[in-house]
Amino acid sequence: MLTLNLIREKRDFVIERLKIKNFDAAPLVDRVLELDLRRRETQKESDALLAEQNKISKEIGMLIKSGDSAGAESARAKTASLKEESRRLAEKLAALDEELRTELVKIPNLPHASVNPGKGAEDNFKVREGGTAVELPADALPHWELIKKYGIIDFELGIKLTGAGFPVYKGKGAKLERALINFFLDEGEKAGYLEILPPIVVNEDSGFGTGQLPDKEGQMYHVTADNFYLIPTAEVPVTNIYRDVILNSEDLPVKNMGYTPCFRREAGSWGAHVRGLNRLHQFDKVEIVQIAHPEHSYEALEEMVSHVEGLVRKLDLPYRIMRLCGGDMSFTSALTYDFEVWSGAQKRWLEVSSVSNFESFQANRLKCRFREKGEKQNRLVHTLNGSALALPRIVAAILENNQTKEGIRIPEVLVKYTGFGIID
RNA sequence: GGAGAAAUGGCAGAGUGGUCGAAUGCGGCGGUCUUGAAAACCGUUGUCCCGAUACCUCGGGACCGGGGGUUCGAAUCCCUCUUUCUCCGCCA
Repeated sequence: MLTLNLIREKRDFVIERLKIKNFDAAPLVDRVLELDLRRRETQKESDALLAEQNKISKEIGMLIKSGDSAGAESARAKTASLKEESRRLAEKLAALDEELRTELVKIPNLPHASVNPGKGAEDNFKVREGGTAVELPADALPHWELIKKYGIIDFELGIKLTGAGFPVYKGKGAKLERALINFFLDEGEKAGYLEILPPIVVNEDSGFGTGQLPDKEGQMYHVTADNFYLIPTAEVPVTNIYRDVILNSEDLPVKNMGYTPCFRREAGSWGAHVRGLNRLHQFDKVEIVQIAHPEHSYEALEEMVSHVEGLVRKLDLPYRIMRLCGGDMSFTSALTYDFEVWSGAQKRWLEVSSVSNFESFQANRLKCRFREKGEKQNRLVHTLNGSALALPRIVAAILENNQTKEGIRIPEVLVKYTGFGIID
């Protein structure tokens, strides 16, 4: 959510910047400004009326104390019409407030100055690439065949237990999953992130805090009996820790990470290109989150990008880093880098991480602020997060790229976690 | 799941209808004293919204777990939800 101040002071700038995201903000922005104006006028009226009532009430108190019951009675009579009017104004104010907020949350975050215009994935800017190209024989198998061949991940069993998109990991498949999680967490700890093991169901407030609600409701599994939501990412609980929190500037940056299973309904987004592990309803992910000082958030973003780059390098996967264009960016992001790894048998790039700076957009919703030493005014923090990493596509790439006649070779760094060097 | 008690500022803890945004203590910040520090003493100390502004502040409004109600007036009374504690039941 953008701050009202920004929209008030820089209307044209906001509209101009959002064109980069292919978003025509003018009607919404003007609607917001109009509602804001009406809201402030209404509050002014309402406050004046309340002030008068407060004054009379105090007078009544004093009249009663001095024994002037007739005076008190006549003062009391004056309040009836005031009360009626201020009740009406309070309702109007609440309605305007709600409408204003409803419109305000529809405006996307402004893209950072470095973001290129563009329509979609084809316009993303390749920042750099790395790793060594894989050369597989012509009869190399895609991962959905490999997992059957070695009996390590069972989709049919998942369908029996739950439904499509809920695979069952078995034996070395389960161990590989666990190894990756531990590897990612250990690397994160070395980079200074505090491990958080949060609840994986959250309440409505948390859903609102990080922006999944009210719009992306259909993407989350909803536990209706208790009105909880299964988290689509650890970002939700880990970031909501700081909802309604005022930090001290010397506590910044806060660096947290969390491993959680993630649940996504992915309604209507299935097809041939999302076979096997490419898209799931439940998957594992380690997420890194930073709460940063506004003046240092882009340094934090670079730091996070190089952390994620270190992970794919250590796993020896060919990768590229893309800076998303305006049209491919999420609603909430100011700048996003996507990591893609090369999947040798599918012969395509798979997105495995998305690292973003949300600047104060998320913080404004969360009401997460910080206090600068010696300053009176609290300011909004900047929030950032990134996958480090999402497991299924990493598993897919490892299985495909490392297949040999003898079996699937486990990357060197993982062997101490798996306890075996080959899946055969 | 059943019965009872409770929820107040960063923390502890007063306050049961009227100058209460809230005593007091601790903590924090500033100062005096000191070579420095501690102690002592003095001062200060929440958040949000609206308005004014000579940018130092000033005025108004809201907030005592959340929501609703009674009243001229609510931290205080009533309803409701949530959470915590104690006892019972159940349980990994």
